[in-house]
Amino acid sequence: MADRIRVLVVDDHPVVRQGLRTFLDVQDDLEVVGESADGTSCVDDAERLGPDVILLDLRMPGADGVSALHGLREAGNPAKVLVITSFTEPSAVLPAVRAGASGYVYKDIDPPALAAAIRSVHAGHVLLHPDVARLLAAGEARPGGAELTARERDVLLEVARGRSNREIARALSLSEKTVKTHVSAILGKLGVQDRTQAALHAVRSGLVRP
Amino acid sequence: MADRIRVLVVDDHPVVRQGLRTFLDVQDDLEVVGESADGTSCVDDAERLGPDVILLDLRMPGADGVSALHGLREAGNPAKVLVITSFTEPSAVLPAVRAGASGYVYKDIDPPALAAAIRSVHAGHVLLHPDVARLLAAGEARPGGAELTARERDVLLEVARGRSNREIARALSLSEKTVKTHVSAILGKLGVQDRTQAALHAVRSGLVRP
DNA sequence: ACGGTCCTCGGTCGATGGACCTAGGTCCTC
DNA sequence: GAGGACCTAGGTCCATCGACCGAGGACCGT
Repeated sequence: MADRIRVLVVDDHPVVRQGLRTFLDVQDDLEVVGESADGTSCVDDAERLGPDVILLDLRMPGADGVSALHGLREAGNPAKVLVITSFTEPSAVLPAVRAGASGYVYKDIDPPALAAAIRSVHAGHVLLHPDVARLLAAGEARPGGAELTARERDVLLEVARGRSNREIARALSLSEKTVKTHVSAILGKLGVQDRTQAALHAVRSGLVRP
Repeated sequence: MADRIRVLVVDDHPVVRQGLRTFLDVQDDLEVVGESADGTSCVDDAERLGPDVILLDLRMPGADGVSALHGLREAGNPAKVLVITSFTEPSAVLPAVRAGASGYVYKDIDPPALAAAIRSVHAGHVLLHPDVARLLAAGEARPGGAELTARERDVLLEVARGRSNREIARALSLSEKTVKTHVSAILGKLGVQDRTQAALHAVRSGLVRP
């Protein structure tokens, strides 16, 4: 039929792309029109192929999922984006939703549910995994939640690489004092006790690639 | 044909299982005889289906990949095991190889290479991704490398959950001094500078699930 | 011009972490 | 029974971390 839902699959693993394609191709009303392996090519492919729905993995080398979302938005692409990932942290969900994601599901979803999710998103709904919705609600409940500034993200990234404050200071050309200030702010915003927890949080949330 | 290589796919993600199955089914000499979602059912399925080669993801909920390897060995299962994972740490490779894995490849492998890897493993060869081989060689070069004791693994697991020495001491019913001794030993064996790096190492190596 | 946020840096101070050394007890192996 | 791991625990010592305080300058929108 002519009005099948056109889907673009974006994931850095060929295996996962093939799996998703196979799942979706057996659905009569879905059509996988392309695959992208990273965030940057995703934006180009979306422009070229004009998909209705983009299945987007958040964690990818090069440009990550959130960057891809921003890129799509800036390009004015009307495609709905359904984030499919294995990370559960609200700090990963919030930026994605804010960046314009229309849905957020986990990778352990079963095929029929995934197909249903794509249809829902295509219909204009915002679809969240129940756990994600709960996390989101919890995040909204505590105002000013996990919203890190750009500089704090820089520092957290270094923390999540196992760097000491001194090393971070050198790497970012800062005073060690400034680094400590940022780290303290990060700990407060993330609601964790120390840098180790912050680093783990960053990894869980997909901010850094393990 | 009757003598196709029988493959069992073990991964906790349906999407990945489907992707692998699709990749392999198009190969004339390969036959996917089953799928398992976790380590325990993997051992049962291997017993029941009698595969020639088992494609095993190291990181899974419940019983992880290494446990599954031990289980297969104890059950006397003759199947070759090809580990396919996204982790790159030598501390993840070494236990897997020691536990009887015949191969170790990354998930970003392309389909033909994966098929070739399965054939090699089935033929009795040990197949390692070049990077893995290098890591393995480097690990062997420094004797007594990253071989943690059982207790140290317990402690590292807690470290990788973001616990402080005091919390770990309470959790494991130990003195804080003892915990510090273990932590120091862990840092030395892993070749890292502090607990944050150790925690990240644990996550990368798949010892804990993010 | 004003308030707000962010980035920068400073000081102090207590808590924590980790290095290094020693040592008793257990269990296993030779 | 003599090693040799491993687990446990203590001591000392110093570096690092993180909390809490303040403060100046840049940039923003109103």
